[in-house]
Amino acid sequence: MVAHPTRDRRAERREATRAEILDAAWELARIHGLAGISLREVARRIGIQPPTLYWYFDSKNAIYDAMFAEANRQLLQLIAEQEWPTEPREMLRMAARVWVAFSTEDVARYQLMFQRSIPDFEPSPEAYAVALEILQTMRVDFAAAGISDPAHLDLWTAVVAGLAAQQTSNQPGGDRWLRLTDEAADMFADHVLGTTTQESQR
Amino acid sequence: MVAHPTRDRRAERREATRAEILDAAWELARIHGLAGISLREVARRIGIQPPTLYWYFDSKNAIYDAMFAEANRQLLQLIAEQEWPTEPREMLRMAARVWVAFSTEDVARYQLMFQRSIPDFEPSPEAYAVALEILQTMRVDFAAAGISDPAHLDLWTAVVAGLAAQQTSNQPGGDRWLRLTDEAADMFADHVLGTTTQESQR
DNA sequence: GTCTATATCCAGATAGAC
DNA sequence: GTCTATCTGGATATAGAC
Repeated sequence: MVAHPTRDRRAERREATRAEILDAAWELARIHGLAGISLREVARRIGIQPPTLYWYFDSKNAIYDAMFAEANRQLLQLIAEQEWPTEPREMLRMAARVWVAFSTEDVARYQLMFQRSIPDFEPSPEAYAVALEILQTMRVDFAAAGISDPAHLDLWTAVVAGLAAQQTSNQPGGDRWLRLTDEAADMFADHVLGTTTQESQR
Repeated sequence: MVAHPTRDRRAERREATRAEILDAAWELARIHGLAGISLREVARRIGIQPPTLYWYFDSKNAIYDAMFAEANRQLLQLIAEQEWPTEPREMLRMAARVWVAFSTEDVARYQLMFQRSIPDFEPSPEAYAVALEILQTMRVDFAAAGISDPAHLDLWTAVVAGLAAQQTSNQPGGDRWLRLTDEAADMFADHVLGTTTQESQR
């Protein structure tokens, strides 16, 4: 029989190194673009030899996959920790602000999550499950605000995706589209809720 | 003295080969992604040896630059050949349809024009001039429709860019966002023109 | 104009010793 | 777990003959 301590120090150490690898990969993605991550340079940055990476990840795509899952978990948590207004228009404003801010604050992360930037990369089912959970959360929140038409949800994602896309590709680091977030949310609210919604709630 | 015929057959031949090179590059971009263009394979496809490409283009980025200019010229021409309605709401609907259709019909072209997908590529001033001409055309048309606030133009580009972005990255080849184009244009029209515009025009 | 030969450099991944 | 050594294949670009 082997001992079974409650804390597996070896597994903890392994997870810590995996996290180091991912951090280095994110850093390189921010510098050289998502496709510009080189395993040699990842290894160099954390002080190991390139082949050693393969003890922690099966392939380069496995690293992208872990990054994809991590990014989605970050967004899921960000959504969870907000205090969501119940008033529909306020909720939409906040949703737009949260999403656009998250998207623009790290272009590489945005590209990995929302653009299909790496040709041969497809997220694994486990990683994609987190993304689906985010969508599901959104569906519930929007239904509570009286928005349940799937086409309206698609229109919403287009509006916020457009703000983020324009901001990141035309003026990364600026706020030219960022500052239109509230106006865009209002425009959408007027369209799907009708302009009389606020009065009719009295 | 040398003869100066009105047709320079040598220059024509050269232009034809340049066009062949660009066509092959576009084809590869559609298959392997924009970054996946390999000069070896471009050469192989048109039946020359890789170094020969350098007689036609100075570098790989020069090829991207020519592609960028070509793509923008295509959009400029597409805009020019439409019969634009003078009624603002109809004009917006058509503008959205033209732009979104153009963006989604070739993902590689879309990435080259509107996403900064190739890290080290910056369009040359000459190539970028065509892109600016498109923007200028749009500004004039929108002003004629009574839309001159720069923030409203930015909001517009975000809306149409969002539709294209969602369509190309989530469902390339489909029409889930494509079919929301008219509704999105109307939503924008309601917002910037006011709902009374149609009546007040009588 | 097009070629061959080559320079230079980089990539991801594997084998197997320790 | 980490290493060295290596495989295999790719890339863009240049030199210089013809």
